[in-house]
Amino acid sequence: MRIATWNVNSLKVRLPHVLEWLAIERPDVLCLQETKQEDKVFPYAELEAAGYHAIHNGQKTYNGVAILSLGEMSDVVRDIPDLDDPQKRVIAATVDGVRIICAYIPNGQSIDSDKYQYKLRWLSFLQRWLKEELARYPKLALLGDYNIAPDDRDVHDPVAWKDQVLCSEPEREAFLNMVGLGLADSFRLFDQAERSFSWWDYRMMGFRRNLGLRIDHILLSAPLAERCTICRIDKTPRKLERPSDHAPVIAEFS
DNA sequence: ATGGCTTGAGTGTCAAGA
Repeated sequence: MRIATWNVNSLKVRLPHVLEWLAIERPDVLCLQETKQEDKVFPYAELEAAGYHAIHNGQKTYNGVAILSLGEMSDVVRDIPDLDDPQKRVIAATVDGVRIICAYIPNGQSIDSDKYQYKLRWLSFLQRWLKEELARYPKLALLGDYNIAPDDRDVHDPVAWKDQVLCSEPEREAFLNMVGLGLADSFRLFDQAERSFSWWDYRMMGFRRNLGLRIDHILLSAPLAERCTICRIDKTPRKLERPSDHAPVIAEFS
């Protein structure tokens, strides 16, 4: 099974890239973040024509998450239960016996911002819910834009980013807490090129200069991690005209 | 230098992203 995650930064703008990428890669599951649209305008028909089932948890302008899959989805959950949050950041479903959770974790803006406090609180609710989901679904994958660079290896300039949002200790601790539930960072199960990133700033020629961060992740529960054969970042779509600032991340397990 | 792009909203120019 091949599963992937991609922050598309507006599905309206990026639908051609997504359809092209699906045609080439044919992943069993693709999780999308930042669709930035309401459910009523979500492109169900175009995705169905491409062979994909789709579920969406959207809102106007901001956020919005979706799961696309070749197989049927069941037990769909939208939003983190018990967290009163108008922002559409989570959708989950079961595909071929694997629990897929698609998350767009808050950015946090800066560590002295209210949004940073919201991010940490949001992460604590995610942690609690993940524990329950893992008990119910031993084969579980959490895919998405975490807005956390877990390690200095995941940062183009660790000195400049030290203690900044996306790299701060509380955020990295939240990431490690998820690992502590028995989830593995699939990317780090394998040897990877140095300076591997999943996001590059649109400004300052960030992509061409590889000034990036690795903030999009696929965490796998033990039964899936044991059978994981590859995890890679596909930089190809980042080179297209009008790209998303994020690249897709793909993991495969037997 | 708190900028630099990109998107959505909406027709001014700002909020938000990371």
